[in-house]
Amino acid sequence: MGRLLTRLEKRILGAIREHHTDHSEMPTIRQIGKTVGVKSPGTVGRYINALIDKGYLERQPRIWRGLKLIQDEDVTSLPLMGRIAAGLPIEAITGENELNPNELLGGSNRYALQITGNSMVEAGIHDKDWVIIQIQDYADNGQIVVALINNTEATLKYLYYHPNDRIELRPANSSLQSMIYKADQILIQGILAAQMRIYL
Amino acid sequence: MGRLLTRLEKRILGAIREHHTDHSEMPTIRQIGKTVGVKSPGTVGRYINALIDKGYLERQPRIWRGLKLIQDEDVTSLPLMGRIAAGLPIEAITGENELNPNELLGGSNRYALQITGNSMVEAGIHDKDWVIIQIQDYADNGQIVVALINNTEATLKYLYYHPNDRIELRPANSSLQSMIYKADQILIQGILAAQMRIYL
DNA sequence: TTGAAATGTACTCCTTATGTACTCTAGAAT
DNA sequence: ATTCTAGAGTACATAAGGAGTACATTTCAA
Repeated sequence: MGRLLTRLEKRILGAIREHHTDHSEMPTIRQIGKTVGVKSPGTVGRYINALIDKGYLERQPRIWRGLKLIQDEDVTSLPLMGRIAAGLPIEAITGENELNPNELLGGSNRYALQITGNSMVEAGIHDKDWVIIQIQDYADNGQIVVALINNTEATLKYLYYHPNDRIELRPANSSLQSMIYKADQILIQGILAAQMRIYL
Repeated sequence: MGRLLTRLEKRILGAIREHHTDHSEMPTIRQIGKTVGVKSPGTVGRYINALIDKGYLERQPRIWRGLKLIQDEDVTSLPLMGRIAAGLPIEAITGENELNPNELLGGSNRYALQITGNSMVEAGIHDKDWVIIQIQDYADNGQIVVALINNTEATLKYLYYHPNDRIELRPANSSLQSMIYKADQILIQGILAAQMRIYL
């Protein structure tokens, strides 16, 4: 599984999957050929065999529409279904149809932290949430940063620049207050790149 | 790895990476040559060999577009630094020291949805957030579910069971109201497994 | 039940694109 | 002087994409 596919193999596998989801039945060899633009059923058959060899399909011999899709256990990407809203049907997302958490969350200069406390709850960052921090020593006004205060305490807060080298670290919790520091008390360690919460 | 590269080697490696991210397939030798301005496929091949020797690439012999990029960093997991709190130092997490988004987010019966609207904002699920849904047709009282209403509308809400086959779909937004349905109007499509938000 | 159409599958033949090894040249650096 | 880097060009085996034909079976409607 996971072996390299040629262009046509990819297109044929895609056509099979699409036909399956659209019509809830497998396509015939000649239907596949038509959608990918290959006239010869023998040629399509050859590619089917290749896909079977590579572990993406199974065959039920001699049964019409007898192909079987093998579940792709590639956990690195999730099927992308669409958008969901309050009281509205799911809207299909045009274009991409896969979401790869690694591409979104990963990166070279990043690390993960777990949040404790509720100081950023009004920004949707709750106790026990995970945040992905991008390491950098500067930030724009209003960004959420990991700031080291007086070289001792680290905290996740909104950062605002004020006149006279003052820096405000503002929580997102109306029961807590902003703290104002002199610029040389604050060291920016990174900025918030992503947040995630696990329910299950 | 990390050995010195000549200028052309860098440009070729860059061209390969760019082509891969842009087209989600590897380039051919001659395509690489074209983008970096080298006409001879043999020359490009020589540089490919150098990059393979230096550990930046792998080859699948004779396969078209068969180059493989070697990741010098494992994107699949993030370093895990510790816990961060309001006004407290980062606390080291004992035991684990890596976070793998795939293990947490992925799974066989899951898919991703993007949220539009603010009906779940008080549960920390904001407009444009991504949610990972685990496909199942049942849920416990109080879980957040994707529910299909009257076979037409899909929505993400808290689910509560009430007497007499009544089901409540409760938003997490105090300016919106719960809706009560008969059990046969509601089809549970999945339950919330995770949530993520991308800032950068 | 039966017969025509549709289908899976194996086979041959073909063209083009591609990877890869080889040789040759030339300027720059050591 | 020698090596390194940057390039051109050629040659060739083969991978990839494709057409077409043939035929036993499977479907399905009459």
